[in-house]
Amino acid sequence: MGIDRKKLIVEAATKSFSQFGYKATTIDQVAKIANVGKGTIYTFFKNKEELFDEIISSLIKELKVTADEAFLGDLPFHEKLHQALYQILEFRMSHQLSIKLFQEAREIGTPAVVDVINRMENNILRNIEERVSKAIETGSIQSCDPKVTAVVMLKLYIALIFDWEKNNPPLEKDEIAKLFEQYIFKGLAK
Amino acid sequence: MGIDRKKLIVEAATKSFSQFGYKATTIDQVAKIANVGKGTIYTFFKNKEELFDEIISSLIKELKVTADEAFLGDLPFHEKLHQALYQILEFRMSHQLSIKLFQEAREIGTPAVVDVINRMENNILRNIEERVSKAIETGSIQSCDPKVTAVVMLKLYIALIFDWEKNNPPLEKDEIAKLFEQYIFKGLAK
DNA sequence: AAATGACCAAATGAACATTTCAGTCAATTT
DNA sequence: AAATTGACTGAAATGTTCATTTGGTCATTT
Repeated sequence: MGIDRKKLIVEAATKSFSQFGYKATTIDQVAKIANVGKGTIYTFFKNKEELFDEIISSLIKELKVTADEAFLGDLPFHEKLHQALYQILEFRMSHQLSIKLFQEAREIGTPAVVDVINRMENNILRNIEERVSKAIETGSIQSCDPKVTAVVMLKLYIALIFDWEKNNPPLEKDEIAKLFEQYIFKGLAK
Repeated sequence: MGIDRKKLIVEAATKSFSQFGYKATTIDQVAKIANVGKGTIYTFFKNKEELFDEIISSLIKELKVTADEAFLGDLPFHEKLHQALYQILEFRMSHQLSIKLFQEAREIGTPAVVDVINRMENNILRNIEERVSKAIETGSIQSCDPKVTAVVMLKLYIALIFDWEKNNPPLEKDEIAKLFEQYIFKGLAK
């Protein structure tokens, strides 16, 4: 068999989206990087957005794998959850494509990119929600609404990492773990 | 004495900023509404931004009064805090000038408006931080970093009100109070 | 001394010209 | 005949020009 053109296209597009973002990536550009005629791209993908969506689906899968790894050991639930949330936000900060997309959503607001970021966030939330549900069932934590809890936990992490850093020196990973435990698990009440 | 022109100007500007936002408000417009010559405005304010800042200072004071009222009764600390945070976000959602400014910051990103919103948020944070500090001193809550705690609490409220509403039916005020207590004060640990 | 509005330079945006780009399809290659 | 290609197209983005608007000043009026 010949070369896998679809793979070449996806790789080229990933490279270009990572470097220039979604809007600034042209199909001609992708075709050139992939060493493929422009028309070939349209034999595999209906349009630019579908190509983008396929790449994002991979990204989401990768992200899920990363998060799931955090739940493998036999640490207490709150530590596993900390690990998972931290990895998710770490991913967002270190993965080139991720960085570029958040930047594009913030600075330009490209609709397709905003949509995709919401899709990612919803996936994360559903994942956390499921973990919380299981933890309630197994009695690891108190009963609570898993959906609300997932939103609260993710936003707490975003607050501790991104919002805090806007005006203050960043917190260390273990500081964040301690704060997470203190606020959400132990509580501030005496 | 004649009419208080400064007051007329401030009232006119407040009206116009509330209706059209900062950028879309012209000094000519303000002068006209205030029934005052344009030059008169510049005898009281160095420029458009200073006029804006003075109005925002009032807004911040008003907001502080609203928040402080929540701490008057003799409810438990977490209930007072809930009341204060809720009032602050309620204010943001019902006060016309506030609404318009958040909209302008989001949709246009006018620098002067973004600055002003940060100023408001910092004021809120400092206020909460102080209340938390006092609560620690008086032994109402466990020891914790008041600054981090203030950020966490405010962001938790924003999550429960604004972020939650993006994908779900809004939570009632007393539901929010219960969630706040459950997550931050009691904790999820068993 | 306080208030004013005509005036100016800079910013804005409407109108038009040009370029870019996503997507198509007839021709070419395998 | 199936897969691949790149020249082509209309629509949308971008660049350009220029008249209008606007923040701020200051000589004149009150």
